[in-house]
Order: sequence, then structure tokens, then C-alpha cells
Amino acid sequence: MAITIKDIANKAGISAASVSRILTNRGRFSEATAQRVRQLAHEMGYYKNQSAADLSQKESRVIGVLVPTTHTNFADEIIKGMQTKAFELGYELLIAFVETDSQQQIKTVKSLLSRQLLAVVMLAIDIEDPVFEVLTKADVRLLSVSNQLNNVIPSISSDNYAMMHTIVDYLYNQGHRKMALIGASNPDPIVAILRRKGFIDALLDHGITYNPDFIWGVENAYQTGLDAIKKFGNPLPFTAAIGSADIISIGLLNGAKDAGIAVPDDLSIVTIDGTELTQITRPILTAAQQNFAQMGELAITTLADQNLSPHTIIFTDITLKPGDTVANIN
Amino acid sequence: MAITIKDIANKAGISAASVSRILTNRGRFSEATAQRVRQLAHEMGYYKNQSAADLSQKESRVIGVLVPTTHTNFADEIIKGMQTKAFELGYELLIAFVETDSQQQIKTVKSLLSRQLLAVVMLAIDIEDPVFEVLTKADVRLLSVSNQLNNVIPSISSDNYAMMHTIVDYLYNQGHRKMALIGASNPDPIVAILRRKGFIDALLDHGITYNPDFIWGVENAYQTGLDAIKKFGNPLPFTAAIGSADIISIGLLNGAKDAGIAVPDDLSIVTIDGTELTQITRPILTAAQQNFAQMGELAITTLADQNLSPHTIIFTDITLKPGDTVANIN
DNA sequence: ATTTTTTGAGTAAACGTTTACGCAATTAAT
DNA sequence: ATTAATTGCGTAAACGTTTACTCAAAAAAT
Repeated sequence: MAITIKDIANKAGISAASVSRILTNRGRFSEATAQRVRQLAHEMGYYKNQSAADLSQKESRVIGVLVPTTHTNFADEIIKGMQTKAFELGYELLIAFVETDSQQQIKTVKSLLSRQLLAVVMLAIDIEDPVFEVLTKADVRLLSVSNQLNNVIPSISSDNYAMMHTIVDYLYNQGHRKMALIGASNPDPIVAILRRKGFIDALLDHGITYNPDFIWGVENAYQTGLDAIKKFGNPLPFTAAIGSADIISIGLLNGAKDAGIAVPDDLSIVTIDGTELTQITRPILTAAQQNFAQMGELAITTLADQNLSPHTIIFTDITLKPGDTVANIN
Repeated sequence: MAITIKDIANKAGISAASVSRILTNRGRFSEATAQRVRQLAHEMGYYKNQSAADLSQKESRVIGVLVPTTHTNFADEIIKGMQTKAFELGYELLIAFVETDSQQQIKTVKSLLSRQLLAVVMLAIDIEDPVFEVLTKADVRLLSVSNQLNNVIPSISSDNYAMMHTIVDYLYNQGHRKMALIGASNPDPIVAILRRKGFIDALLDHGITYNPDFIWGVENAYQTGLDAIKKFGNPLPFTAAIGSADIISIGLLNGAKDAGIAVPDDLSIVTIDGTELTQITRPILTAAQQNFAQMGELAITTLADQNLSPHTIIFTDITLKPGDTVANIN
């Protein structure tokens, strides 16, 4: 049997209530007994039974985090950021990996919800409707990170629309006029819509009418990059491609290599995300780097705020980080 | 206020105990009331308060998982395997990321322990002594996955010693006689020791006396691979190198490229791990692939076993998966 | 028709912690 | 020296579930 507060109380010759007050540092107690109790707690190897504490307290400090199992290699960075901040502000993180299978998703979410949660954070997840229903029906704050779900729940992400301007401007300044956007042509997720719109508008700003064929590729996957090169053939009808995720850009890079297309001489590539994956390619990828750690930290501070509007949208920083995959063709 | 069992009981005109029996599917109840209760529970949006349940039950079904934040890209695969099995057997996973900072590690572990846990699984972690002490002092089953901590706590991992034989045999058959092992020269972790010993013994089995200089590199990092090439120069004094982790091997690959060393013509590479990272390199890496999903599933089934000895060591499968980084020089 | 067994469901205690309330003892203010 | 305020701590209830015990009613066995 584990040590309880009562065991400590008995040994110290005081009541359990006093021990509780001391260990939680709430209410009144004398420093003398406090020291004795803390010492005993340590000696006896006491661990608070959080379940009991949760039960007796109304306010929860536990934040659930839904992480997709589909290997998004930036999830770690966001979680790390969240953990740092949570640690600092006294919140606890409950991390759950969710599969794409909607059935299992619901089960996982329900098991999360049966802990009394303050909030649920969704990391880069396009949540399925049935799961979303379960979440909204439950009485928890919701927050979407690295994915905008405009006006439905609050979100923290890069400004995907502005980001495309940054990238297009950069490429334009390097002399590029024909550009492709690879991997953001799903109709569905808002992120893809914003990136497409941003891409098109940025081109128009420079007086370039965009070619709809040059927005191609649905899956956020390595294969998408490979396939893109296959589809457009050699020579490519554009001089620069923007990969909508690092893994896609690596596909582009390798596809180009396989097809005898030189990067950056025949094809310039800018990747979106800028995780450490971009550092282990040859040539090193030029990236529009998202600030994932910042997203994580902001997630926690945002949730700490009581009155969070579902319309809240917070944007995090973007840095254009030069690598060796963009040629100046002026 | 959230819906409780009592609310359902009131509405159904029965006692809370009956509702509990029905929802947990334990004890006796009629199918008629059961259906009514289940229907009500669904309608009213009821979620079990797991804290309360935990409190009233002695046996815990919660397994804590310690995951290092140092990006090991196979942790996901192990967790996925664990989650599948846990889901199947009715266990719940509580995942916590731990930093390398020992202070924060302890805090995280303590917060884990204040949930009533059945067990704690350590993923590829060389736990620091103070943290380990906290864990052993607590009354939970421990299990190390993807890392052997011989005879201290039970572990599930690849047979690192045998794995080296598999790799060396393979390279030997391809005609290689001079081989290097990169990234396993830490004195400390047992895994490194076993890999070194396996490497040396396997060479000796083929009548090759090994060159101690050819076991080089400590950090499990990209830079280690890059540095290795720099250190040994061009031409390299060996024809094959074994990278002790995918990320190291990618370092070797890129280092070789930078130095004008052709892979596999001038240097053959076999990588240990075989995560999907090996598929996105050019050339594709030949790998001694560990079965991480299997590790995850076995972790759960092993922990389900009551009497688990600290001496238990379970080995998972290894597959030598040919890529394009090994040349036949016979 | 009686006895035995089974079934459905209620009662109440228990899990470990927190906290509102109260009270005596101490300290401060007059 | 009296009154007022403060301090330290105990009592007891509460949180939501589970479960060992009951017990009446229904079903089965005699």
C-alpha cells in the first residue's frame, strides 16, 4: 500500500488536514510543523495521489494534448515548448497519440476526457467530425495548434497566407517567375486553402498570373515530392517549387536527383516548416521556418486565459532561413 | 458541472450502484435497465470521472511512458505499437516527455507517479541515477524498452550483440574486411558496450583482428557522422562503416558526399535502426532494421504479466534490409 | 406447494485529498 | 487588564466511483 497523507499525519501526531495544507502550501500552518512534515514526506517516500486530489478539487490543471501518429516531425518541438511553459506555470500535460482511424480516435479522446481536463490541445490535427462533436460536447477549452480552424475553436499557427507572400517575394527577388506549390491542393484543411490563396495573391501582386496546374499534390508525404517531379518531367515547366512540408521537399530533392535535374541550378526549392530534417539533406534546404517552440509555449499561456474566444487566432513567427536550394537567376 | 453516475441514476430511477455495475459491465443487472442506462449515458454526454474510479479501485490499468525529447525518431513507432496493444488489452497510456535536465526529469517522474500507475516504461532512456532511485523507491513495475539495463530492470530490445554479427557477416560476405563502427564508443550505456563487443567478436569470428581506432564517435547525432568522415580523411582506411543510428549514417552519407567519397563505391554503409529516414536518402540506406512496433506491443504484454523478473530480457526481431549503400567488392 | 437457487438492485462504506468552519491558544491593540 | 485580532490546527463533509453485503422477488427444483 502506498503512503498516504494520513500515514504522515499519524507519524507527525497531527491531522491529515494539516498535512494537506502544508504540502499544498495553502491555508495556515506553522513553519516548525511544516518542516517536520516535509521531512517525513520525503523520508517515507510519499507521492500525492493525484486522483484523489483531482476528485476533491474543482479546478483542473491538466491539459490534454492530441498528437497525430502520422509522423509529423515537428510535433516534438511543439510538445517540448508546451512542456517548458506548462512546467513553469504549474500545468500538467497528458499526451495522447491518435491514429487516423476515427473509431479509435473517439476512444482515445473519451479516455482523455475521463480525466478532468482543463483543456484539450490539438496538434496539427484535422479532427474528424464525430470526434470534434465529442470534444465540443464535453466541457473543456479547446485549442488548435499549427492548424487553423477559423472561428470554430481558437488556434495558434503561422500566418499561412502571409508566409506564402514571404516565400514568393523571396523567390521573385531571386529572379523566379514560374513557381509551383507542391502538396497543398487538398480542398479541405484551411491551412491548404490559405496557402493556395496566399500563393496566388502573392504572384498576382507581382503581376504574375498563376498557372493552376502548378498547384499540385495532396498528401503530406515524401512520395508527393517524388511524384511531382515525375509528373512535371524534365525539363520542368517552372524554375522554383515550394514544398508544403519538409518531407515533401525532400521528395522533390530526391526526385530531381533521380531525374537528373540539378538543384538549385535547374530547380530551386523552398520548403515550409524548417525542421532539423532540412539540415540533413544535400544541398541543405532553404526553408520558411515555423517557430514551433513558440507555438507550444503560446498554447499554454493562451489556455491559461479564462475567457478565450473561439475566434482567437494567434500567429507565430516565420523566418526565411537560406539554405543551398535557391538559385539567383537574375 | 459534469454529468455523474448519480445524475443518470436519478433520471433512470435506480441507484448509482446499479449504473456503475452496468457501465463497467460487472456484477448483476438486467439487460432491460442496462439498455436504458446506456442510452441515457450517451444522451446526457456522460464521461466517467477516471480520478474517482482510480481512487476506488486498487488495481491500476495505467502505464506511464517516459520518452526522451532528444529527437529519436523511432520513439513514435514504439509508442504506436504500445498504444495498439494497450487499446486491445484495456490499458491506458500516460506519455511524458523527459528532458535531459535531471532536475526537471525528477519533477516529471514525480508527477507521473502521483497518478496511480501500474508500471513505468522507459523508452530508449539511460536514466540518471537520482531519477532511477525515485522510480525504484516507488511501487511500480519498471520496464526498459530499446535499451538494456541488464539485471536491474527487465528490458525489451534488439539483441545488440547478435545484431552486430548479422551486420558484420553481411559485410564480410560482400567482400569487406576493413570495417568501422561509428557512434557507439560511449563507455556507459550497455547498448554501446554490447554493440562494440558484438562487432569485435564478429570480426574475430572471421579471423579479422579489429582496429580499435575504427570504433569511433560518441554522440548519437548527425554531426558524429559528418565528423567521422572528416577524421578518417580521404581515402578512408576502411571500406565499410556501420552507423549506430540512422541519423549518424545520414551524417556519414553527407560527409562522404562533401568529401568526394562515393557511396557505395568508396564507402559502404550499413545503418542501425532502419526507420523511415533511411528511405529518404540518396542512395537509400542499407539497414539493420529493428522492429520497433514489436517492441511496443511486447512492452504491454510483458507488463501485463504479474511476476516479472528484473532479469527478464526479451529480444525483438532484426531484419537486414538491403538498400543501395553496400557494394559487393568480392 | 414447498424449498432452493438465481436474479436484480439497493445500502453503505471506502478510496485519499481538499477545504469550509470552528475553536482554543497566542499575540496585538486598546 | 480587557478586548480584538491572529494563528495553528482539528473536525467533518465533499468529490464520483466501486464493491461487499443485503434482501426481496422471481425462477427453478423438489
